[in-house]
Amino acid sequence: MTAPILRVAVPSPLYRCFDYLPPEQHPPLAPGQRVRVPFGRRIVVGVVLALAAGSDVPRERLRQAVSVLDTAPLLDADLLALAEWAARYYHHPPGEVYATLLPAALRRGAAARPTQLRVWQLTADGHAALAAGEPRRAPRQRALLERLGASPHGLDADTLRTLAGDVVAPLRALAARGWVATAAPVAPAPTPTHPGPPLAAAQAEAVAAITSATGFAAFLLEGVTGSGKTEVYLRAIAATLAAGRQALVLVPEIGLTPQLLERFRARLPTPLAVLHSGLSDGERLNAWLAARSGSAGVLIGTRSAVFAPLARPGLIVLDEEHDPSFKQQDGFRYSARDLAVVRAHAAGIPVVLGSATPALESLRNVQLGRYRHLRLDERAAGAQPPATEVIDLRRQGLDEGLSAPLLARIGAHLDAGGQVLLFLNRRGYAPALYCHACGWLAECPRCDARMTVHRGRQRLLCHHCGSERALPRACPDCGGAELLGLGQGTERIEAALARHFPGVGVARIDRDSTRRKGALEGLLDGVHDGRHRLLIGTQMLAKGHHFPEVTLVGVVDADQGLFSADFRATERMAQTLVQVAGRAGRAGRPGSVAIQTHHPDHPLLQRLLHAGYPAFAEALLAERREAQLPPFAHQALLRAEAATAAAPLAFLDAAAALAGTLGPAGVEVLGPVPAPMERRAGRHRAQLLLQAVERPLLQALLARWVEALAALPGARQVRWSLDVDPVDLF
DNA sequence: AGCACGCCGACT
DNA sequence: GTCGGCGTGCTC
Repeated sequence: MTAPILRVAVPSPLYRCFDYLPPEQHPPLAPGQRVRVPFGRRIVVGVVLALAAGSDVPRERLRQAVSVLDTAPLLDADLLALAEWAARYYHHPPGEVYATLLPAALRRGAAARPTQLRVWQLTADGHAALAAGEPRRAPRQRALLERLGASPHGLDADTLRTLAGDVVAPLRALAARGWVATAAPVAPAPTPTHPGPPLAAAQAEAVAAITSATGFAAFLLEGVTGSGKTEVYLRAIAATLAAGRQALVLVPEIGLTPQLLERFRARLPTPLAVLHSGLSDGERLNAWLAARSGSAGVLIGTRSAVFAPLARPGLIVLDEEHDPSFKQQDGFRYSARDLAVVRAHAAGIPVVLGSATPALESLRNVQLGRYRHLRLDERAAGAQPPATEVIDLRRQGLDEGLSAPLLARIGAHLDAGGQVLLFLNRRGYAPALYCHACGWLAECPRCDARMTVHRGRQRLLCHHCGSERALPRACPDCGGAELLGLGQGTERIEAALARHFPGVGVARIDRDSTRRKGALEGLLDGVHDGRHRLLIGTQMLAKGHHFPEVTLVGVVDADQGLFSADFRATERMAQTLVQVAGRAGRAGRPGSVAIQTHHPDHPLLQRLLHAGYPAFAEALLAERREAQLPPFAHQALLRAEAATAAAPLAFLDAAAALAGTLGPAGVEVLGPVPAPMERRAGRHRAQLLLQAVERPLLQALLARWVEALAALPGARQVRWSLDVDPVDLF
């Protein structure tokens, strides 16, 4: 009998697998084990997908695997099947799909064993030295001593590096004097679990529905902010744990806050494994292995955690299911929300998608009977829904974008002892700079975009490519000295608020003000202890954080999104408005919401404000049905970019022609067209949209299309990528 | 994607 | 005479 052939997923952008002979003296191999294999002139780490009796490649041309990295499969049959499904559905090279399943350490070939994490701590001598003000002549060592003195549990080298730059030499010096040493990190203390508040009727019903599901069931849990979705998750997870199973919890990146983890830790009698982008490779590996071994009963993570292994899967929860961050926006463009449902289906377990503002796709799945709709209509603990007021900006004098009525409301709420939160989804001081004398506009040299004024840093920044330059003092065209910022960003509103309400602490919360490690925590502390009573911020403010003392939420500009070319813009606007409004009045105090707009009569805005999100979503769904847009049609977007404007269009023209020859009736080919922002970061971009009412028709075309795309003339002159179910057409 | 091979321009 | 530019082809 001849030795079986290994079918291996190799990390490469090629749309196929590669066959290998097993190593000499091989122990029996199984799918899911990693092997080192020669690939071209390199040795790479691949995953065995199958054992085959034969190969299309003649046996003498097969190369032999160098070694086997795992004694048992690292990926179980369920995960292998999920990856295979994803590679086929998203038409992505299998090697890259399998690579995204593995933490970086395992991708590099490390052993599947927990890494011993180390943290640096002060020794007793170190504390003495710190108190004595030593060392006097080594400021970097002194700074490290102070840092570590303030962190009783110690800090790992990664964290120290982000706080203090290159720390290797000073740490070594301190260690040599016996002032610092490494130790095992202290695990978060197991908090006593307590039962949680009593459930409202709707919550109890939802919990009962989820926990009584046998086998696969998909639930859309819809409930406004404050209606207690998290409590439903916690009960369902507790029941899962009690049944000896694990739960996988997926949250948007911005929603994975220390407060959320604290709440889960306090309520669930199991170790919690956490996966997110801020972890070191070692921490990531350990969390992954804890989920795989089953030692952690709950794994909570962001998008990529949908691929994490589970020893005993029992439940998947995906919070804020409408959040676009569940769709990966580069490389392997999967939707964690859709894959969560696929995974739950294959595993025969329930999945709960939660949101105050469900995606139209999910509501459509409810209509089709695929998801069961669970509604939490009441706010918990008798909290009142906020009173909403629209401020008509037409014919109003505006001071830095703030109307007199809004300023009056802010003043009244501050006088009454409340806190006020203002939302503006634009960071920086002003989104454009122009010359009063000649009309010159500051444009990004690498993008088709205006540069944003950042007054604090005295720089112009491009928010699309990151390029920056000094803020000019005079117009580069005419020399005019009067350069004016056009429009408002959070920085500008912050300044205006400080001017109008002197003595009231203003906190600005956006990516700029929270870049430094610990800065966000500092600002939030200031909000909670009342030092800051006025908050101005972007999207960051709208999610995850609770501000119990906020009584007024102001939306500075509701008009972005009302007239966008993107058919999803109105859906997003509504979701953001509802989310922001939900920050008001959480702690038994009545909340108010004030929305500034130039279009108070816009029918969609009216519908959202008067009939609420469910009715609004119903109207949008009807529009989408009429226009044959998603979720009533299915799309795939082929993007291409290159240094020249012609190359992407030429490639996409060829791709469109190819689709025409392959395409069955029923798949529309739209384009190619230049991207709305044609040039970005110095690259010219264009795109081609395929759309079909019948998903299988689109899928069948994509399968044959993708295979031939790489061989198209011009394919090597561009960078191209395919996006199945794109959420961003731009 | 890597990585090599291969065939044409400005330099020790 | 070579170092090196990036076009083209291949990876079991």
